[in-house]
Amino acid sequence: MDIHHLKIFASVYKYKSFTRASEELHISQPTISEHIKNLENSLDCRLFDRLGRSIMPTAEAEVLYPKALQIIDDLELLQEEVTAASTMIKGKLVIGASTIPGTYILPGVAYSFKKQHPDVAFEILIEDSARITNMVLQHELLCGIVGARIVSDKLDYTPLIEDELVLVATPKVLNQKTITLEKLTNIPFLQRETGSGTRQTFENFLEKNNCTSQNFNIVATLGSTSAVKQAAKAGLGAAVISRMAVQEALDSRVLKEVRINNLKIRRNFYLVRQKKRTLPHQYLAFCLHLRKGC
Amino acid sequence: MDIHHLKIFASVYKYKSFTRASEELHISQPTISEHIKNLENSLDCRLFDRLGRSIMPTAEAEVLYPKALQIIDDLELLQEEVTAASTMIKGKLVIGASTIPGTYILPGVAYSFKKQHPDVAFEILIEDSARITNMVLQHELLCGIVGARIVSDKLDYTPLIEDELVLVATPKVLNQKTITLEKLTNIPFLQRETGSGTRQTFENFLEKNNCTSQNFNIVATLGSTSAVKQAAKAGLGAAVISRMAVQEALDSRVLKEVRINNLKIRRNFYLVRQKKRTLPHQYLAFCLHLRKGC
DNA sequence: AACCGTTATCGGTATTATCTATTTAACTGA
DNA sequence: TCAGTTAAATAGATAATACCGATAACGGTT
Repeated sequence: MDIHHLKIFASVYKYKSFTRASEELHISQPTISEHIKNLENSLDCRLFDRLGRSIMPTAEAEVLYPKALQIIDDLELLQEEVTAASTMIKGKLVIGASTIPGTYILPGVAYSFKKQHPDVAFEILIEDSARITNMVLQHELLCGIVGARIVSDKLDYTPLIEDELVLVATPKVLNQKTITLEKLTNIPFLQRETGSGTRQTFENFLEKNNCTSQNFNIVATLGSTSAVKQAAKAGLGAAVISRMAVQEALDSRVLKEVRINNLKIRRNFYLVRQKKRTLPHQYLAFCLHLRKGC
Repeated sequence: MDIHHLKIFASVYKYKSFTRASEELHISQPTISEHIKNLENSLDCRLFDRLGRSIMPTAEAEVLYPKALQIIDDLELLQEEVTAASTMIKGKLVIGASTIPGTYILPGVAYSFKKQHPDVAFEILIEDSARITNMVLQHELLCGIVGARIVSDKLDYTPLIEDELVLVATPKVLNQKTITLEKLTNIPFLQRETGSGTRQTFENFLEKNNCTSQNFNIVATLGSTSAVKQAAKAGLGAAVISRMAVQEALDSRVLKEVRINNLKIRRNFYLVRQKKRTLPHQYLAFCLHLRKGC
């Protein structure tokens, strides 16, 4: 017994006629006869008494009819709800982000998105780039915003916004406008943990300039951007930090920016997701919003 | 989209595997693939992301799954409820009956039936045999109990119990043990209306004895057995009435029985129903009970 | 690079849904 | 009572599709 049988039955019941039903459903009358016969066999009871020119529903048909209608309705509702799920922008949005985008980009973008689509609820998870990327790979997150790419043919990266890393320090630690890389290795230096996108970017920069962090005078390795910033403010050493994160400290002259070899350290933030996973509709909409809004 | 698709989808979702589902459903894996593809096309969305060795349900699948289970369940319930309708003895029992069976037979039989099957509710409609039979023909009643048969190839009659019609009168009207038909025609006579089974039976009796009610001295035609009985008691005339209806009056000597030509007027009560209508199960059970109990 | 486990695709077969034409049955009206 | 009408059942044929086995393609593992 499937839905098709029930639809045919319902139509026959409604019109009390095989022929009328066949007209409504655009199916030939013998086909209707056949289906009703099959339904009767599968339910092991007669559904209509054939009286010759007319038919009459049996007690079983009376029981079946309302329930059949209900199921037919439910099935239509089901289709609509699935369609709704793939067209409406609502539901949970769990976004992973590394420190800088999670702190200085996402809140604003999430706010403006929620203003347009009030039925979404954000959950923003902040971890370093490596951890976020790993969670995406493990299907623990559907997408993330990170400051470093790892090589993986499973992942799809979309560039979102450019950021600049700047060398900062208190005047006591470094009181000059520029510095060469060679000289920098002698300065007490603060760095992030290995998984950090900021660190990754800086190390790429060093490599490009034939250098490595092993030459540096590392006074501390710290687990977050703000920890590094606080340490730098305290005069513990110099550090390379996203401009976004230190703009305030630069404005208030607590920290000073020092150019390295007169170069800029640029990096991109990326939206990262698995190539093969289809994103729920609210995620797609948010990703679009992100690309426009950054 | 039909139930089969939903069942396959539910199994795939449950195992997160096309192959496991194919094993559970005893269908080949390519068939599963095909059905999921069809379902995806008909819903116009992807339901599982094929990640290579494994699959992951999409947001749409998450929406679909619980609702699909619900509908599958509902459909099974539906089957059970239809089966229940054709096996359980419960519900309304609308029985038509002519005066004598409706008054002297049905109440007792209905009572004993309801004791065995408390979930039935009787509705007993009393009209004369002709009207009851007509209502059966018009599908206004599913069955009736009547004292006269009409010729119709649509109707099915089952004999239930034998009854006897007796000529009764007050001693003032008729003070003798027997009477001949010829003499009876001179006696003031009370009769029922045309549709009455009692009258039909009596006229058949007259015809068999080469007589007709037109020869009779009809003082009144009355619309019910009890009206005729009351009129007879009042001494308005003689009447032919079911023995069941006048037993009390005979016992109390209010009325006296007079034999006609030393003959007995017998008749049967019949269960009447349309040959082509299938009776609901409680009706079938009651009809069986009737035949046993009479 | 070779090997597994999983899904997709292909080509063919079996089933069944559907059609038209016709028959059967019951009611209608002359 | 009998032709005419209407509706459902049946028969015979065809088209759609459900299903299968074999195998390719793909990702992950060794």
